This record gives sequence, C-alpha cells and structure tokens, in this order.
Amino acid sequence: MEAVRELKYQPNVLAQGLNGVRLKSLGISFQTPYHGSIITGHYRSSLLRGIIDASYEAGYNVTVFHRPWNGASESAAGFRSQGIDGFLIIAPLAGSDMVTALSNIGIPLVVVSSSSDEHDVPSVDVDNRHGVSAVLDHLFDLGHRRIAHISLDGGFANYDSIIRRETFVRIMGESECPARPEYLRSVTREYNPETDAAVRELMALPEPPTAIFATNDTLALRVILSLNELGIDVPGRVSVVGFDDIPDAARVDPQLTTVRQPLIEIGAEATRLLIAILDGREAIATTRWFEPELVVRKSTAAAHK
Amino acid sequence: MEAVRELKYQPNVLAQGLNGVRLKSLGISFQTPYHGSIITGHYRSSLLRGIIDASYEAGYNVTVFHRPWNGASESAAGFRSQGIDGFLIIAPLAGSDMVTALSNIGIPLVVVSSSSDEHDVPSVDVDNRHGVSAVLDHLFDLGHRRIAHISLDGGFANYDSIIRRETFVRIMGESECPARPEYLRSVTREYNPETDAAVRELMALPEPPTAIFATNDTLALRVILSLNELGIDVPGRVSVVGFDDIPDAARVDPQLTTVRQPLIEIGAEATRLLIAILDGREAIATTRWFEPELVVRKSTAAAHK
DNA sequence: TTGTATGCGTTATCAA
DNA sequence: TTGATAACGCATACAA
Repeated sequence: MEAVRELKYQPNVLAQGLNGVRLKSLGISFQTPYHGSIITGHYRSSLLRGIIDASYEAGYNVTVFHRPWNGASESAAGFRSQGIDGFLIIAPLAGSDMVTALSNIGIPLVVVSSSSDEHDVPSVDVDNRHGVSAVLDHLFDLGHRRIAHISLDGGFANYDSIIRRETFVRIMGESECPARPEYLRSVTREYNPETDAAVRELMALPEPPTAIFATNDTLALRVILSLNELGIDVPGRVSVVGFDDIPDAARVDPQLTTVRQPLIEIGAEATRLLIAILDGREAIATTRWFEPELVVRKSTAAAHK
Repeated sequence: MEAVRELKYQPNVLAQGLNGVRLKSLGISFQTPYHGSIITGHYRSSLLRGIIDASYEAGYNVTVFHRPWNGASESAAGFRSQGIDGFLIIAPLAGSDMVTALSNIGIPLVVVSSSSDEHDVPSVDVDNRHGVSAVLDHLFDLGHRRIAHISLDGGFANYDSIIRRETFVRIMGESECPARPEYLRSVTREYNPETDAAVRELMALPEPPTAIFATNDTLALRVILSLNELGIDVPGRVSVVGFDDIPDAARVDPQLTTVRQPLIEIGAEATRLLIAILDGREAIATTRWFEPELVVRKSTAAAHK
C-alpha cells in the first residue's frame, strides 16, 4: 500500500478488462440517417446530458460509437470485445435493423427515447399516447374539430412520431370528428420547404383545419413560419401545437403550446436502468415511461369559425 | 480467412491494447464548474459534433471522461491505462489546473477552443483578436465612441472571454476613445439577474455607452432583454454585438450582429490535429487559428447622439 | 512461408 | 496468510 502511493500505481484497465472485470464503461450511439447531424438540437443534447450525468454519478465512462447504421448488422459486430458493459441506443429510427442487430450480439441494451414494442428491448421513453391525448383534449376544449397533424416520414421517422400519429388517428377516430385523410400530412425533414408546401396545401383545402398539431417543436416552429408567410394569423385563425418543449418554444412569437417531456431525466433514467441490469438488480424486460406535461402558451386559441 | 468468416471472428480490442496496439480511441472532457451543464447550448454541442464527425472519419471512437476537474491532478491520473490514444480538452476554464494536470501525465493533448498560451499545448481555436477587431471597426464606422464591454468572470470564465476583453481594452486604448473603467463589466453567468444589474448600471451612468459588446451571444441576448425591460431601443439608442453566432442570434428581434466562428470545423480540425500528432505526422506544438466572420444584422446602427 | 514461444498486467486458483 | 502460476487474447520475434 505504501508502494502504491510511492510509485503512483494505477491499475491497467485493459488488463483488468481482458480478465473479465467489468470496465464500468457504457457505449452509446446516435443513429442518424444523414451525415453530420449527431447531436444538433435540444432533443439529442438533452438526452446526452442526462446520460453523461447519470453515468458519471455511477462511475461509468461513456463511449460514443458513431457508425453508419444504414442497414448494418456488421456495424454491430465488434462490440463484444470493445470492453463496454452495456449499450444505450439513443432515439433509434424506424425501419432500421440497428436495434435488432445489437440485441443479437447479446450486449445488454436500453433504448433511450423513441422506443418501440417491435423489439423486446428495455427502454425509457415519454408516454407519447398520454401526450397526444392531452393535446387533443386541449384542442377539443377550445372548440377545434378540424385538426390536422403533420408527422415525420422516411429516413427521419422515429418511433415516437409514428406512435404520435397512430394515437392521433385513434383518438380522432373515437371522437365526433374523425381525422380526414387530407388532414394527415408528413414530411421527411422538419426544416424544409416541404413543410411550407404541406401547410400551403392544408390551408388551401375547401375546409382548412383550424388547428395543426406537429409531431415535434422544430416542425411546429416551421409551421408557424409557413403560416406567417401566408399571412395567416396564429392563433387567431389557426392554432399550432408542438411536442418536446424545446427552449425556442418559449422564445418565438407567439409562444408555442407544446408537450414537455423530461429529456434529461429520460436519458439519466435509461442510464440507471442499464446499470441496474448490468448489476443484475433489474429484470431485463423492464420499460419505464415518463409522463409528459401539456404546456399551454400563446399559439393555441378558441377555434376560428 | 475462411474460418474468420465461418466463426465470425472479431479481434479482442482489449488484448490488442494490452499489447501496445493503438486502440484508435480518443478521450474528451467537458470541463464545467457547475454540475449538469455538460453539453447544453450550441457552443459545446457544435464542437462535439465536429469532434465526433472527424473521429468517425478517421475510424476513432470517442470516450467522454466526465470528472470533477475542480482542482484535480488526481482526476487526470488513470488515463494512461484507459486505452485511449489521445485527449481533447474542450473549452477549458481559466484558473483550472486541468490542462496542466493532463499534460503532466504525458498523454497527447489538443485543446479545442478557448485555448491559452499559458500552456504549451497544441490547440485549435478561433482568432479572437481578429474577431474583436472586426467588431470594433464596425462600431467605429457607425460612429460609436462610448463602447462598453461585458465579459465573463469567476468560475465560468474561459480563455476566449479573457482574450476578448484584453483585446477590447488594447484596441480601445489605441483609439481616440480609450475604454473607461466603468464601461468594463463582467458577470459570472450569462443568463442571470447579474446581467440585468450590469446593464442598468451602465445605462444609469452620466454618459451611458452607445454600444455594448458582449463576450458571447447568450450574454448579448440577455443584454437585449435587459435593455428592452428598461425601455431602451435596440439599436436606436444602444447597439449590441455578441460573439459566436448561435442559431438564436438570427431569430431574436432585433436580429443580433455578431461574430461567427466555425465551431464544428474547429472541433473537427482539433480532432484531425490530434490524430496527426498521434501518427507522428505533425509537430507537437502546432496550433491552428480559424478566422471569424463579422455578421452584421439588426442590433447595430449609427451611434445615438 | 508456417509454426511456436513469450510478454502485455491483471485476477483467480491452488499450493505451500 | 502468503506465494507462485495459469489464463485472458493478442502481437511479435524467432525458429523451423
């Protein structure tokens, strides 16, 4: 023990790992369909912040494995021997085999946000159904019946947006005013002329919607911009609702009504869950939901007649 | 080779590393004086994005070492055996011994943004002096002579903000209108009532400034808010300039005049530099500067008489 | 070219 | 309790 201090001895983590000791190291991966978009935006960086904070608390390191997941079980290989104990998959995209590929190699996994029950992988996510339900209740209360929904599609779709759309259709279907097909739109990217076109077409309908529910805030912000350019007042003529409550939601004019989800907490909880699984303290199939909160601001008002 | 495919053989990275093979793995650390602020904001996440992109290009993994750097050469120990080849220090804070501690243990280092010539460590940064000079030239051209500067101080000060203040003082000193001491303010956090107080006191001076140059955009945005609350028109009465060109700078009203620095590129270039050093392709002491670009928007106008 | 031994720094096992 | 030894999976150097 004296010699330890004397020589400033530090155990060699690699040798420990070679011998089967858990290295207290987590792998994470941001899956992105296009190059360079790793952690842009509030959504991913909040999740990452929760992950890094919680792993720090638990004494774990975090390694970012950035791979082209475009259709790649081979991207998944090689994780077993990397010295990581478990893996966090951040907001996987629908239609990718990433989750399946990773779960096949037998590494403990947790999906962080945008989970799907397609896979039998534990996850931590917001309760999207509850969130959509709160949005629609709010709009119904304001007298809205002609409600449109703009979703994400193509390479950018994540499971969250799919579930939100499904829930939207289901709840509308159970109401007195089922969603008309022409009110259901989707775009492949949020900040994109596509969105302008979708909004324009929506508002050019014989019976235009009085409210537009966008699948996330970035998209909702763009929708407001598009409406502004058309000279359509928000919320006087059309109400707009988003999802996420990114910081900009409270800064734009009009301030956005949206659904807040505790992203940092989701990232942190997913990390804790993964570590609990690694420690054998938690059953593998656990999945945890966080309740979202409707934040009513200025972009929604009574339905325009 | 057949057997490799047959058995899906994957070399054990740990064993390779134990044997002295470079693991193509980079360590990074965000130094933050308060808990939980790892990658909030555009500044850090842009740097991180550049780092992750460039390391991916080069086939390197990135491991986040989150430590309390509050005064800790012991935090630095234990990196030698972690299997990382080199280390990127992201925006170190002034007054911390983190850089010194890390450089003492002999790991190849590169400082990413907010570098200082206090340490003999290679770095990639924006040319702050050039940026400040462009700001002041712009303000001089608009007829401003009473120019205030608000800087960061205390635990949050990074080297960038220190250099910006020094440069401000130097250039003003060489001009016909040297900076008055009462025009030099600093706050400990950007978004903070402190900033309101500083602005209020500045504007209560017998000769209030006609322009305020904030050391970064977050601070500048808060300055505009403070001025608004005082009923002072921007830019009619006071011009405001920031630094960074965060996305919000173009979204607020009035749009912020600021200095754009290529953060993603800085992160990427720092990564490439570190890898070049690891490969022995680059001398150790190299340091690279990126030229910033003045972005003139709506928050600056001719000096109020 | 192909094969065999040695060391990398641990931990675990077994013997003393 | 202490001490020696094998094994982890690979790379390297050397022998065949």
